[in-house]
Amino acid sequence: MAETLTSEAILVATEEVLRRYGPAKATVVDVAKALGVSHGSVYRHFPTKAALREAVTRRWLDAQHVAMEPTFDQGLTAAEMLRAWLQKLFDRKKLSHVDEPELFATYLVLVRESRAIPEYHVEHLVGQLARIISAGVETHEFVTDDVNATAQAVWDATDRFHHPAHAQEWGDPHIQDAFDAVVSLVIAGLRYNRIPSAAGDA
Amino acid sequence: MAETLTSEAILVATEEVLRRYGPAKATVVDVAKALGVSHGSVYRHFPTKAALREAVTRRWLDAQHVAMEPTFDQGLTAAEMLRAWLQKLFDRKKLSHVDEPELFATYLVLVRESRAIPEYHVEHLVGQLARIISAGVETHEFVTDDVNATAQAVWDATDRFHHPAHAQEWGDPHIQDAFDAVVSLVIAGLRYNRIPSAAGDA
DNA sequence: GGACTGACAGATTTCAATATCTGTCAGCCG
DNA sequence: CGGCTGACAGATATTGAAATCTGTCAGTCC
Repeated sequence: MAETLTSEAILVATEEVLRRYGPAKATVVDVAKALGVSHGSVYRHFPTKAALREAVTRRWLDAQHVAMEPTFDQGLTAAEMLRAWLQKLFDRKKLSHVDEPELFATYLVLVRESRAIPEYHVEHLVGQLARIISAGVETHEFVTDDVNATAQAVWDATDRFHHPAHAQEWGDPHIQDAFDAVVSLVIAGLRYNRIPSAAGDA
Repeated sequence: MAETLTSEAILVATEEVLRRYGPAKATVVDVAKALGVSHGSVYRHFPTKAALREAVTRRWLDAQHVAMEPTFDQGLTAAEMLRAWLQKLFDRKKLSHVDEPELFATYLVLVRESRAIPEYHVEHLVGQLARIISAGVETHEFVTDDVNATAQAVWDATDRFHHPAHAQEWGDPHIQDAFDAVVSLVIAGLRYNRIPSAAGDA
């Protein structure tokens, strides 16, 4: 009302609407109503509803990325850092799933229909993984001939603990044991691992 | 018509109906129609539609279990056997997903709503994994202080390549590379792995 | 008598009419 | 002019009435 309408204000309002109604019920008209403008105005800033939803999710993911940024300053081994980072990711995902279920559901919708957003998210986090693994390679704690492929493999091997499709399993009382076992196995693998052509290692 | 109605005949007819219509459309009336009996007769053999669907799925899974039975006779290392077994599982799941999409979808429905059937399936296959790993431990190729927990960890780490929720990703052209990398990492981990209390290893 | 039927009640699904939403754009208003 | 409005067309979602389905059971038929 007072100020001119900014993209940022629309994003804030959209996030609020998504939080309240969820991805299935939230409409562009709701967002416009929350802002006290006509829905036509929203379309001056975002070409489609999908673009708006993507922008909100990207904002949300960016915050996750910042929070997950690994810290190399404490005197931890690479294995400790890796385990802590994976645990933090798991804890944050679990929390987000129960704490902001509608935003989480919004991301799940995007995972199912868009390709770009999940790729953006995964690439970023696999990049963080690669940095941790790279640090471990430098100290000779880990062995690999392809850090990026290995980081991707660690990501894939821990899919069950971060992929939103598995969120319902995160309430299982034994899930932490499963997590510990997989992470231990992965860390053991990193201590001596090569990415072979399929037959090379087995 | 000619013979008395058997549970087996109902299962065969139900599988056919499920194959044709899928889990969302298939009805008990359809099954009865296919058998030329009234739907009341079907209920003399199976108490509910869910029980019928479960019985069909269990039959189907049992066939998978038999097909996946590992063979220890050829002169393969445990790592080779493990990789081959995981590859076979992956290939069979992929094939089943495109070849019998409705039965696959039926199993997916069961995964989401029932608890018992997927547990039955997973426990059986993890048992097969445990036998392969156990063979590797005996030849000192693998190291672990808890074969069953490790087998479960291998199962969990390869979730992306057998959990039906990930089936849509199996068409990705790079999925085989991802599979190879995860399996290599896991096999490397098995060469020296312990299941610690969470802090013990990291 | 025991396998089977078919009518039935309540639950679920389907379908079509209605309402709402998305995205556009000519025109308004400051 | 430049951001905004609000009416509009086509697409999507909601609704409620009708149809179908699930599960039961008294009764039929061999």
